[in-house]
Amino acid sequence: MELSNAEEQLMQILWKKEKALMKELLEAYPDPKPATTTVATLLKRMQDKNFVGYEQQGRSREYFPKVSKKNYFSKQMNGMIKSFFNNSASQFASFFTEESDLSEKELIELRKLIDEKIKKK
Amino acid sequence: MELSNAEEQLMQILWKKEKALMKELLEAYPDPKPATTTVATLLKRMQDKNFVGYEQQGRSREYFPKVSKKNYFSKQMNGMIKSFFNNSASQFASFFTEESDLSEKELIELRKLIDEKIKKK
DNA sequence: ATATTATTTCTACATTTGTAGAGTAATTAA
DNA sequence: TTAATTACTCTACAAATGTAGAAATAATAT
Repeated sequence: MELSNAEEQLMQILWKKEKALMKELLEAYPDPKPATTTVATLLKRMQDKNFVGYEQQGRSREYFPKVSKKNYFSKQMNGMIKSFFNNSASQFASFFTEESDLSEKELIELRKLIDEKIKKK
Repeated sequence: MELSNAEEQLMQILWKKEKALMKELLEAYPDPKPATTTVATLLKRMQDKNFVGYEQQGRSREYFPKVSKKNYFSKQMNGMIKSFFNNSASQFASFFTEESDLSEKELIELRKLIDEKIKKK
């Protein structure tokens, strides 16, 4: 089961805060903020999809992500690499290197990382 | 306006074939193939969204993509980099380098590309 | 000429998504 | 203790999505 757009947006907030009460979630939304019930609905659906959990804190709940951002992101990326690059990560990497306009500094930084990676092998 | 999943799948077929008649689109689907009318509906919606065009060929139409795969993919990537990496392409690149398990050979290949990119600057 | 086949349009319908009001329960402020 | 506030559940509803039947049309095979 996947997250919808609105759900993913809320998830981003949750990932950033790590855990949060309804009140805090609402505050974190950019204007125009959604109605409380809208967020409540999203939270419930996300719980059904098993992306969110909570811990009762007195009268209200402290919500938290049950799926890490990193993990979620990786799955997304794999999906895209699969459909757009025939499942070839290196083909994707080439494309990205060509198309993204990284600055010289960033490129050098990146090369360093790759060098280290290579050394480890 | 975005493409839905089913639409995107069809788009992938169209990108691969560059242009195609209904018959060919259907053939290109993996089993279980959808009904002809299902594809027709998707095509119509995609035309409304301006992602697909066609040229009348006798009794039927030759459909073609009006948005390049490359362009579409870039937009997707930018969206993800924006929401997951605070709009920093280089941060994304680092993450990707770490997490993807490229082989040594692929890494070396990639480094070469980056070197060339740097040289150009 | 007629039955068959392919393509398209129209219509339909269940599910998912985005959004939120009404109502309820619990808590706090006056 | 009563009114206001907060968090939550239930219900609702429009729009988007996934899927496809029925009907119209045109081309083709017999």
